[in-house]
Amino acid sequence: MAQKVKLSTIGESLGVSTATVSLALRDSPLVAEATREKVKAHALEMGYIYNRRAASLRTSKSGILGVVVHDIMNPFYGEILRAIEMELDRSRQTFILSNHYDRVEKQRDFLETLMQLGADGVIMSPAIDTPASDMELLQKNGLPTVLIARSVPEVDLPVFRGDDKFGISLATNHLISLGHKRIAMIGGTDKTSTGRDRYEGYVEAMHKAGLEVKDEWRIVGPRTKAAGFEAAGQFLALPDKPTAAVCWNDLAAIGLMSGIARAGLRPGIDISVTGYDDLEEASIATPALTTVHNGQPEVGRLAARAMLDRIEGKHSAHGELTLIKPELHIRQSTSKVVERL
Amino acid sequence: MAQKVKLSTIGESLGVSTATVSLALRDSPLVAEATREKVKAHALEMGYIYNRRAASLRTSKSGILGVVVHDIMNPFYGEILRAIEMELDRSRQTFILSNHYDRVEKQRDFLETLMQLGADGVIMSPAIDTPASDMELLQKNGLPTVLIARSVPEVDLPVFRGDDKFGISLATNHLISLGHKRIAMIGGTDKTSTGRDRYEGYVEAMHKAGLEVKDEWRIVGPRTKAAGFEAAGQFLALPDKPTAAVCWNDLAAIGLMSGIARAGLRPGIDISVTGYDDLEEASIATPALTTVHNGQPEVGRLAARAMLDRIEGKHSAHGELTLIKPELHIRQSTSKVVERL
DNA sequence: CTGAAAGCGCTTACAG
DNA sequence: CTGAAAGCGCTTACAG
Repeated sequence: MAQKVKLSTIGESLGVSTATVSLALRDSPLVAEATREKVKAHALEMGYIYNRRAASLRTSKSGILGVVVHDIMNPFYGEILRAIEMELDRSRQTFILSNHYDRVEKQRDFLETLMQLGADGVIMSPAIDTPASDMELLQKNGLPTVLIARSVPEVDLPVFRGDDKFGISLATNHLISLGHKRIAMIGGTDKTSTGRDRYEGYVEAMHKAGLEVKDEWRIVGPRTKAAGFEAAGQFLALPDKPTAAVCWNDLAAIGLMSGIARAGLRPGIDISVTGYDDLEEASIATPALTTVHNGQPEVGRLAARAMLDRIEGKHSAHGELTLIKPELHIRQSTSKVVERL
Repeated sequence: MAQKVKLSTIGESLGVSTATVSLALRDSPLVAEATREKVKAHALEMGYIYNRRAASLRTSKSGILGVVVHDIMNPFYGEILRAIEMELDRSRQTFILSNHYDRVEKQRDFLETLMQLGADGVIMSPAIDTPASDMELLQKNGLPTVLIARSVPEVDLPVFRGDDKFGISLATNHLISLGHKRIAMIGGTDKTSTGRDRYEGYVEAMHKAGLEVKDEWRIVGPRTKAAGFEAAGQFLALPDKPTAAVCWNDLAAIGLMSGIARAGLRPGIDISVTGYDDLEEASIATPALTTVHNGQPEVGRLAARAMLDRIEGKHSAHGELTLIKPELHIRQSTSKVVERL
């Protein structure tokens, strides 16, 4: 590769100062129009590449935004990321991504990297058991932070997520209205706010309807298709044979339906199943999945918007919680109760 | 936030030079052990954050690696990314990700950003119609490049991908051996090397077996579940009623099966379907999908390894093509031919 | 409207 | 083993 072209290279060959070149390239009105155009044409011709590191060192703005989630391969996060990407596309921010796989150390490593790169902010779905001190470190180092999907107890930061308790009650009540009385809850964990809130909402809805909730009817854990698939055996062997399953998310629900079908029963007919999230593939599954719209596009868009506003100094919002209103989408995976023999 | 802690802050409070602090923090043997430990303890205590931009400006190594694919929400790329991430985890490289959605301009923007950030390299699955000049620009600016999944015509760079032509012949021959004679090909496009190679391989296998291939039996396009799902109607209405479908990838195959099931036929029994890629969810689908292992983990691992080697100056490999050997995984979505009425 | 100079926070020869 | 100094490529007051 040839000698690197920099501002001074352009300046010298044009007989102007680097300051002028710098201003011209950034469309400063301080520079005469004729000069500006001459500089720009020359920069293009010489194959000039702007050195962001140098600029960033000087201005302490990096144009980098961090995004951390549990796992980008999970379509729930994928759909949020897509919305973030779209919103950011209009700005000049580059976003850099990381999975934490719910390992606090991996998350910490990435946050440290962001600080080293002088990131302008971070949008994150915090790992399970994230200590408040990790979040405080970000504040101390001036890294604006916005939370998505999950809250961190005792931490005062803007959060964008769905109203889990209300959302799961929609699914549970729908099954109750179809005559189901023995309803199991599959998936999730008490270690996240979503896990706790959704279980609580399910229990409350059952009790309000005067229905019994058995501890054994809760299968803790599944969050993926594979895990939902594997849970089918356990579900079908549950005491008192529940006729329906409220799943913690769509992936577990789709996996569970597949497992039920393998066992020779018909999901949506013999066993009713609800999901949560309304992933794009929920409507494509067979049977199409009855599920709760959890607002991934809104969460991503609003979180990105809030971050951009903060970077642009529009306001320094503190700790408000924005709940997206869930909606029930009824499809073919739920139907009137059929007693199992 | 308090005054920023930098090397000189530590140096001053300890009565040593910034050079010594710098060396000590990087474990240079030039620094006395006692000094090193004193410096490190102090840095930790003062909450020192290493400024990578400054270091990178000086050394022209950024520790940043770019990864560009069509769409990270596609599990095919997700599985490759996971492997890249694992391989990179052991190094100190940060990777930054972008989708190009097969839009050459979006890809170009991101490559420009990488050059601005002084990235150490880029691993990419090039967008459709990527001009050779875009790739040459990278070389001119000293950005090492490794290609995955797709080749770019006329461009001499290392490529890691599956042997598409051979792989699709495994699927096609498997169906032929089950007695299928009218086999359709669903999905893919002539605009990518994978689309061309797989269609060619399918045609060749059919001809070798003395079977006819009709133009109408090719449904160009589907690459996602949604598209595969929608293609089911078209497939079922095809002239001469094919009894089997070779799909361009697993997503299209899974979608197609779902669409076939909705239409009241039984995929795997009434219609045989093969996929391509062997995604993690292929084995979970019902019926479990017969498909071709396309080596995503190997592709990711090898590409990342090649990139790291190049960064570390181990060798400057040029333009060799590494083909991963495909393997047929037979499951429940294929069975002996049943004539359709 | 343009230029000379300082400085962002590191690392790397070089000298001792 | 340690320090003083230069320089990476920008941007930003400041002066004219």
